[in-house]
Amino acid sequence: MAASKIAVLDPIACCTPVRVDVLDETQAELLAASFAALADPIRLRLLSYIAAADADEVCACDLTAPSGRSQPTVSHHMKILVDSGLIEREKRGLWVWYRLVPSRLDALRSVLA
Amino acid sequence: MAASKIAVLDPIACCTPVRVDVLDETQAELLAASFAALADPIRLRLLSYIAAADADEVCACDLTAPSGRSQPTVSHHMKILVDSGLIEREKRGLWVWYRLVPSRLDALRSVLA
DNA sequence: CAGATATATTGACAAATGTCAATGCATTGC
DNA sequence: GCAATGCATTGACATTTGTCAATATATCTG
Repeated sequence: MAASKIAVLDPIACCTPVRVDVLDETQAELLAASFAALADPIRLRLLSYIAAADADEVCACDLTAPSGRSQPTVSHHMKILVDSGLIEREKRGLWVWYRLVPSRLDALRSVLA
Repeated sequence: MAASKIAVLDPIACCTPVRVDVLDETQAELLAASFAALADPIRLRLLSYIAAADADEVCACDLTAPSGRSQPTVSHHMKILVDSGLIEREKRGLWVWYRLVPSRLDALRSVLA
C-alpha cells in the first residue's frame, strides 16, 4: 500500500503500472488525459484506420469520408489525438500526414500491466 | 487496409488490437466506453488504490478519504468502474468490497498492442 | 498576384460529465 | 420494531465535450 514509489517519465506517466502503486494526482491527471483521447469512438476509428493502413502514414484528406464526420470535426479529433502524443502530424505542402507514435501506445499499454 | 476482419469477443472488444484492423462502429463504441472509465483522474486513483492494496479487495469505506471526494461522488465513480467491467463489486453485510478484474485490464491492454 | 484547394479556427449549441447536499434503502444490533 | 450505519440515488448546477456551418489561413498553380 506504499503510496509514494513514483516512476514517472515524460509527458505521460510512461511505464507507471496502475496495478503496482497508488497514482498521485499529477500522474493520474496525465494518464487520464491520455485515456480520454481514446475515449471517443470516432477517435478510436481514426487511430485504427491509420494503424491498419498499408503505409505508415495517412493523409488527412483520407480520414473525413470513413469517419462519417465533417472536415472540421475530424480536424478537431485529430488535434486531440496529436496533443495526446499518440499520433504525429506532418504538413507537406497542402496536405497533412498522420503517423502513429508506437512508443506512446506501448507506454499507455504498459500502464495497464 | 482490410476494413472488415473482425475478431470481437464479449462485452468489450477483447483482444482486437487497434493497430491491426479498422474498428467498426460497434467495436469502437464499446472500447471507447472502456477507455472512458479510465479517463478520469479520480477513477484512475481509485483503481490504482485497489490494485496496490495488500489484500485483493478493498472496502468502499476506505476509498472516500484518499480520493478527496464526497461519499456520493466516490460511489458514482465506482459505479462507472464496475459498469465498465474493470472492477467487481460484492456486498457483504453493511459493507461493499471491490476487486480488480485482471482479465479485463489485460483485454484492454491488448487492444493497444 | 489571383484563384483554387486543403486544413484549421471560431462561434454556437445540445448533450454528457463531475460534483455535492439531501434523501432513500438495506442491513445490523439492541 | 427501532435506531444507527454504510452505501446508493436523486436533483441541481457548472463545466466539458462533440458537432457543424461559416470563416480564416496557408500553400500551390498558373
